[in-house]
Amino acid sequence: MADDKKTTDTPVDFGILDTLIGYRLRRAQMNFFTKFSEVCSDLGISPGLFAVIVIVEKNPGLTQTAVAQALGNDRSAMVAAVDKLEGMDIIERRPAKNDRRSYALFMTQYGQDYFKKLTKRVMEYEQAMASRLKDDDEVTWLLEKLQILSKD
Amino acid sequence: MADDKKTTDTPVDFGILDTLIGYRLRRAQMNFFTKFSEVCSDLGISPGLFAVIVIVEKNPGLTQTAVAQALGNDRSAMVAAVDKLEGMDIIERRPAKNDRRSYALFMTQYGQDYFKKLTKRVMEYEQAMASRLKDDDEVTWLLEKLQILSKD
DNA sequence: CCCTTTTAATTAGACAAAACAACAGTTTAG
DNA sequence: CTAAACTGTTGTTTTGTCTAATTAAAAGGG
Repeated sequence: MADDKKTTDTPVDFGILDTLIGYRLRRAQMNFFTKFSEVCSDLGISPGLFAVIVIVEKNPGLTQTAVAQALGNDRSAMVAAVDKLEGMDIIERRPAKNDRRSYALFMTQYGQDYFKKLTKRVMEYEQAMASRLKDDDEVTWLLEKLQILSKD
Repeated sequence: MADDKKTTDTPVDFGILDTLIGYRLRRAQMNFFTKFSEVCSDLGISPGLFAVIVIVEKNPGLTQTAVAQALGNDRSAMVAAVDKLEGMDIIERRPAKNDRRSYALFMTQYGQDYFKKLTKRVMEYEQAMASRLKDDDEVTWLLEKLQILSKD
């Protein structure tokens, strides 16, 4: 009887929690965050920074607030992010040509290689998680539903 | 004049980001968090606190670390949470009968009513989000997939 | 029964992420 | 030209998470 203490000692009733999309979303995202950190900790990249890199790589010359708007976070938060990425020589700020207030963001040459290596890691980890679902149809279905739930 | 260029000025290519479960999960969860805050801001309850309340209500007499373990967060984080909920007279600490180190958590009478009102709000908001999906089958499917992705 | 090891709750600390207001320089609109 | 709006920035605050250390108490072995 004193055999099972902590391992099987979880007859906890989650009640309404297991039927709430918000809660299940939170748990899943927590898991993804920790796994992402494990995969990319040595590269010093967080999920948020990775998103910035992808946007800049796909949309060269974008301004800081444009990136912030695309990613749905405050423009003040972009300062530290771009500072760090510029310090890592991944992206660079160039003065915008027709607006002296803003910078245009571009990938450096080193950033291109870095992006390739980073993407490779992220895709491997993404595949590992996606393989938990039955097939690609389920993955695209899930992505579609998540997008619907992301809208304001 | 409400939307001049910001709305139309978003031909941003999200590239690989839109195919990543982790990113879509993050965006969806961000949306749920802000909506939850809007709904429950006046009640002073965050998603994390709500989860604690549900667990305690469904499992009276549970210890703090048991709740923490169930919700997947650290024991030390429970102190402030229980302090706040006890200060709001929602739950209360009672000395555990066979272990003088730990407390057993219970709902107060006021907490019961509070829980009902809170659950009503959360369920309304949950229904509003769930109604974006086709039917209940899609909701349960989504919940199932999210649970799979939450496992370690 | 003593002694060592665990465990529960707590505190304090560092830490990152996010929200928000304010501000200077700049652009734009009336 | 003047007022309003915008960009990047700084500072502040909040929030959440993690770590280590502390105190009290339980558990187990000899």
